[in-house]
Amino acid sequence: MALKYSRQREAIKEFMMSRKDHPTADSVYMHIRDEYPNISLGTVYRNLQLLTELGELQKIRVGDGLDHFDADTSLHYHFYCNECGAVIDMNMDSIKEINDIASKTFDGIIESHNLTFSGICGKCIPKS
Amino acid sequence: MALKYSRQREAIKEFMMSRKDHPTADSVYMHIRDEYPNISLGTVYRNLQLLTELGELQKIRVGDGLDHFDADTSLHYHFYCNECGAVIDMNMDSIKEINDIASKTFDGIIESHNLTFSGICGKCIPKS
DNA sequence: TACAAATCAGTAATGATTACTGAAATTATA
DNA sequence: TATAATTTCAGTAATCATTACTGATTTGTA
Repeated sequence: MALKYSRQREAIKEFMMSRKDHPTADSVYMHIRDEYPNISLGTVYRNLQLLTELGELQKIRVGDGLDHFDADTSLHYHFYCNECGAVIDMNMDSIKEINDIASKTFDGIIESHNLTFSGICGKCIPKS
Repeated sequence: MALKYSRQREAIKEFMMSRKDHPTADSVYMHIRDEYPNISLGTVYRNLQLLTELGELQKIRVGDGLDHFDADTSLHYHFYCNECGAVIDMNMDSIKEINDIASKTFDGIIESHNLTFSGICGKCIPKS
């Protein structure tokens, strides 16, 4: 039942920590294959899921139907580019009090919130 | 190229307008079958998509991996119950200025934002 | 070193959604 | 009103992301 070390998991973790672009499972798979050509896509999915449960990663859903992952597990917001699909970190302060504000007009327990922006990113503006 | 009337689309539209629980395509399909036993799931998907493009519906993604639809196309927020999966409207005011606030620290064009809360809804608190 | 348990690679299965096809319904026109 | 043109439909097959399964390999421990 105990957690055992695995090179693959370690490689996935290191890759994720080196990234700020919130890769999907498939994107991780493509990159990890440089180092581990035989790694299986299932292994990537399983370890991303495991690392998320361990609190080392955060699963991010920005509305494109794909699961993105982020090694920065602090509360922060994201931007999704409708043009190129990039997921970018927002620098604005997170609004911690918003859960309390929302609670006042809601019958239930609010545990968390997710705020995602979308539009056109800086790189795509010239093209559009 | 012109849009033609269809009973099925009209039925889907009316069903959606009678609902406040943000049904998924499958849920719409199940209900519409009472009236149209032969309707196809593909027809439901196609018309939900079409009605969304026409601006009569709004597609909502609350992070459960399913597409929910809402006949209330105004800007408002939703709550997702981690216990029963219900998607519930929030009564709080929408923060229109938040796009401007976010724009100040972001290089790109922010067109919209999506704010979703999650936790345990009123009906599920007694059980938990 | 040897055993038990976790992890793996490879592959099959799942579930939501989309695409395809020939038939039926709707609209425009004669 | 009949006909032709075009959209929409039902039914089904295909796609895509993700998850589950299986027998072989790794890892931790005695």
